[in-house]
Amino acid sequence: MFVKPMGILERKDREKKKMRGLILKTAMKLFLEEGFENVTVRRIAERIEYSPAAIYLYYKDKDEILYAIHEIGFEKLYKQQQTILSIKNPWKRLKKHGSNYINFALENHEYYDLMFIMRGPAKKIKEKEEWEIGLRSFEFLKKNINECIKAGYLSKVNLDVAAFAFWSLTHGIASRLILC
Amino acid sequence: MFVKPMGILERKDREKKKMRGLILKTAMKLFLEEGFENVTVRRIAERIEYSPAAIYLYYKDKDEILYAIHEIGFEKLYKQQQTILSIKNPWKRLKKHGSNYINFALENHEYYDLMFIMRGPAKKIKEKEEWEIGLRSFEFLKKNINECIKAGYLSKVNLDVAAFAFWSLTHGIASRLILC
DNA sequence: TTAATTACTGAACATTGTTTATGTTTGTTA
DNA sequence: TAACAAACATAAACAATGTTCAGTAATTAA
Repeated sequence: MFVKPMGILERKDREKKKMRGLILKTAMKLFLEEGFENVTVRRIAERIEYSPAAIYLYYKDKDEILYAIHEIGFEKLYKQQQTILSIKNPWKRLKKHGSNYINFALENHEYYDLMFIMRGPAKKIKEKEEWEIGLRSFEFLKKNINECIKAGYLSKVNLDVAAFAFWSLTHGIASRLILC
Repeated sequence: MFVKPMGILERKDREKKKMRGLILKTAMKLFLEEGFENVTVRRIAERIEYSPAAIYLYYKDKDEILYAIHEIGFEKLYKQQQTILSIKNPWKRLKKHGSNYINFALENHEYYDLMFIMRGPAKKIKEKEEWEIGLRSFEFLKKNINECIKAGYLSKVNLDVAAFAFWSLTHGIASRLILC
């Protein structure tokens, strides 16, 4: 019996990932430029110089590409939020947290739509039960708010309620800024 | 030369309006049940027992039906908001204003999506420059907030900023409640 | 009754997402 | 090497979509 040479399997794996990455990158670019609904699988395929059918060998359907982008969006948001850790004053940090969030929404507003506003992906997320990535950002916010409470900047408020209201406010501002 | 008998023209006009109403009502019902994107022109036509092409004699395209619903949604919201006028205390009234808004969003959340969350119609609105109906509700909010300020419930805040923040907060809460 | 206007439709068009039957390249085994 | 298997990729087709248009039926006018 033969042992399969690892090099080949690894290369295949690499190539598969590369292909998925290529599709994703191309789809992202198109989605950001023209919005999810206005991009066809055919156009993505054309860009990467493959047949439309090839896409379906790497992603189950069009929605799954969107879902992958969704994950990337949350990753971006989380990374951007981490930058405020250098601010020592909890209150200043929380304010920066909010303005950062709004800036993120404005600068990546197509991402933002995909993440929070459009209903389409929301369905997908519930099915998949993979909201952890989104929740991570919310936990980070709660941590920041908690430190504001401990430092006496917010008096006698329930942590969850405060976090919910804070996110709602920033999200509301962002949505209104995007839509108007 | 003959003068056209008015009765016939009036009847025709009535019938035209009736037909538009029938299409709208049917489309609304379907949109509310299944979402704009999942309803086809063919299904609307089928429901009213006309050919798909007939729809296009009364509405330019599918989006225009959505736009008409959009207007109705704002009308509903505005009417519902008016009910708080009976509350004399400005602060209580403002709080009711907010909870009403959230209730409206939850109870008519498909409407609400069409009005604020989905991007599709937003494009349409900008083209048409008919945001007046939406703005009317915002003006009403500003009036309420202004009276809170005058009555000393809100100290030293800019009216527009306060109104903006208030709507953002309620909108944010509503959006999050709908999406989660 | 005939002509003109209006209301409507059937059939078709161009696109969409997706699947399937088929070929083609690459890897494995003898 | 030759023969077989697996992976990869595609062309072609499918079903469904929004929309249009030539033509038909119904209504109104002369």
